[in-house]
Amino acid sequence: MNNTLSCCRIEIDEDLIGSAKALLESDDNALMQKAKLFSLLGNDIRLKIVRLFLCYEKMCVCDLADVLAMKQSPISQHLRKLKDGEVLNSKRDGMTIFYSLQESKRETLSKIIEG
Amino acid sequence: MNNTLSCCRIEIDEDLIGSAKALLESDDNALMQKAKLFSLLGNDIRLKIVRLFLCYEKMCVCDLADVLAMKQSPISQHLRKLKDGEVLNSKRDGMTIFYSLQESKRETLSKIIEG
DNA sequence: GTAGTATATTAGAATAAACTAATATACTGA
DNA sequence: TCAGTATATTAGTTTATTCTAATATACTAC
Repeated sequence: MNNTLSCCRIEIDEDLIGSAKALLESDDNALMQKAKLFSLLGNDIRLKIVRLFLCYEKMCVCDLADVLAMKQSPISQHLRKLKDGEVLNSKRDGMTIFYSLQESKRETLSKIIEG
Repeated sequence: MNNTLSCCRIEIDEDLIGSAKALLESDDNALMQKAKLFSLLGNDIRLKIVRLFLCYEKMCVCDLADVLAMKQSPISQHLRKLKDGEVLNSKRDGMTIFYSLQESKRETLSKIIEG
């Protein structure tokens, strides 16, 4: 008489439910981090940006605006998200701010995007 | 006097702009498909669901509702998206509808999620 | 200092996503 | 056929995302 279950199926595999819950809890943090990364890469523009950084060492907002044929503001906003998500780094060089991949993420990103 | 550029930087690497555009166009379809997949996996619940199917061959909506402690309706809606995105398959067995991974996607998904 | 340039940030509008609650569909078994 | 069960779908609300347009910041060069 387990009234926490969603349906009345006879052959409830309660072990399944239990072990599945355990599986998810065992690496919940890692999984949530991955979801965050996927949601960053789940946007066309951001995925293109990251794809570019796998090939080009550094680009500025202007470069990306030109390549993607978009205005500076939305590009800047996407770059901010990618920086917050620890995908990109930025470094000022005079008046230009160059973005680049966080090297520690290159392998993962390459495997995910190109692999 | 290229007035299509976003800024007046002197050392414009127009080759960069051109080759970067070409790079993105060369596999635009593939990239957009990946973005679609990432946006599916970018949701916590859906990522958990897919993670589960990497371990468990088949589960029904009820199983998932129990494991994830959610109502049947939102689970059903997520499953629909995963099916539309060709991540999952469904197969009716009597009154129960079992979902499972699309086997052709297993390797990719495993690499992306677990690897 | 001032003017000009590159970039970031903000507020606001439009759109999309994810849930709830209710209802519809499709099967089972008497 | 009818009652019951599992699942899907729909409409509606809330929240999040993405853009636009305007403005702010930070640097350069005079």
